[in-house]
Amino acid sequence: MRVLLVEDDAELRRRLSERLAGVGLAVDCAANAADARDWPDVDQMAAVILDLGLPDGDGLDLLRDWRRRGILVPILILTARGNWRDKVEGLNAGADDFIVKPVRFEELQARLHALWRRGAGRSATVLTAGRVAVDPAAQTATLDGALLDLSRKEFALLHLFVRRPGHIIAQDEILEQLYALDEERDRNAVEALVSRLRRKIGREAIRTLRGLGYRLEVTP
Amino acid sequence: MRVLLVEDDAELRRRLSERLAGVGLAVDCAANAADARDWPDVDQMAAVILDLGLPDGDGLDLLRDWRRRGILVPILILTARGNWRDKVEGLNAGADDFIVKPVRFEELQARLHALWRRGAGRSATVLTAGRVAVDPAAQTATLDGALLDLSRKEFALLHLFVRRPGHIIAQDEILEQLYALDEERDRNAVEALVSRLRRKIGREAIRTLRGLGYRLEVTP
DNA sequence: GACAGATTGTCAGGCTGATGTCAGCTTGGT
DNA sequence: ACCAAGCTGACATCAGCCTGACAATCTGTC
Repeated sequence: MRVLLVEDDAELRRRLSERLAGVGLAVDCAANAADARDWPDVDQMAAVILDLGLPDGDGLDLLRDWRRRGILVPILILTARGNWRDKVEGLNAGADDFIVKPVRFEELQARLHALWRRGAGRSATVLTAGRVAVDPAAQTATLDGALLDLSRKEFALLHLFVRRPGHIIAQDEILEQLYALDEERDRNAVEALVSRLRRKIGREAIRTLRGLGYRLEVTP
Repeated sequence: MRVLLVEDDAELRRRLSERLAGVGLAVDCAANAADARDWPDVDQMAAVILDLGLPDGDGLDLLRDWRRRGILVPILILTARGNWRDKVEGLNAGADDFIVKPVRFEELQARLHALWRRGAGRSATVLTAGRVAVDPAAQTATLDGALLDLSRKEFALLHLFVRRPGHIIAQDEILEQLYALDEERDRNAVEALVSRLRRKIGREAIRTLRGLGYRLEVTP
């Protein structure tokens, strides 16, 4: 689960990225529109959080540019309080949702989850697969209804699996989704993480497909 | 527990906000309808106290505007004595209760508590979770039935926990709920507060989830 | 208004759990 | 049998958290 945060205010950028990371997301940051414009793999992101009040080149231009290039990534815009015009133009330019500054993190998180639910065409807040259920909003997961005691990274990994139960997920994909660009990590980190998660949800729950990746088993 | 106070009279605003803060509420203040209209997260407030006698743009308009936008926050209006018309129109426009100036603080407090009891759809005045019980109206809390000796901030924190027992509450959320916007506080203040509360209700009652927040345990 | 006591933020230092890394082992495929 | 890929126990590191001590502030009382 990676998001790109485009925000010029260093302090806000720091705070938001820390909290987003805190709920298990991998966060890439861009400090201005120019940097963001040619960001690699924007369309691979789970979402983009875009501040419209950027100094250089309007955030709106960036937004329009992306959409013109066919980039369909969910975009959530930030606007200053009372900037109704920005909001309306932003939504017209192809933003998916907006949020008013000052940002309450819980609201941001809720709107991100709403975007993903919408995007994934799911209506349920709680994702389930086999014996496992994940509640992204409450940051909890259960096995056969019993609360699991997972660390942040373990939760993020399980969340990733549950979003595509039964699908093969490559190690490299896990690396990309769980770590930001500036964190260089070994594949072995993923193996260790999988190992720890297996210890908690059962060895058989996650099947290894040599050379391909992992798969969350849906049939107990 | 945050409230928004919309009041143009600086003296009354000061006095009320101080007393509200005095009973452990975080108070945000707006001096006129324009400021209040686009207040961020009005709907996250526990209540709004709205003076109908505002100079710019009528308070009634503000009220109607909010309700039209689907903002369901409990609103308590202040009116000058004898302004029956205001009262009636206010309640018709979607206010939840009114109070006549000059304001007796005890009455204000009582009406706020009544609003919350109603709003929460709870019939009980007392909220309980595990061995802990909190009575917001009486500003008291008990552990296994024995009265706890809590300071205001400790009480406010416990109240916050008890309203969502078993849920994870982030440090930042505690910061937002216990302190008004203009009070910059360190996360360590929260840690210290949690530490003090734990000393009184038991170390195990509040579980730490590293990187996520705290959780009030419901099972002893 | 001055004092005592309580409250609460701040600081510093210590503790702990989460997580990456390593090394040696196991497994599966050819 | 061999080798590459994956697994996992052990360990190190460090961010996040705890808490005692202190200081500043608030509260109530005389």
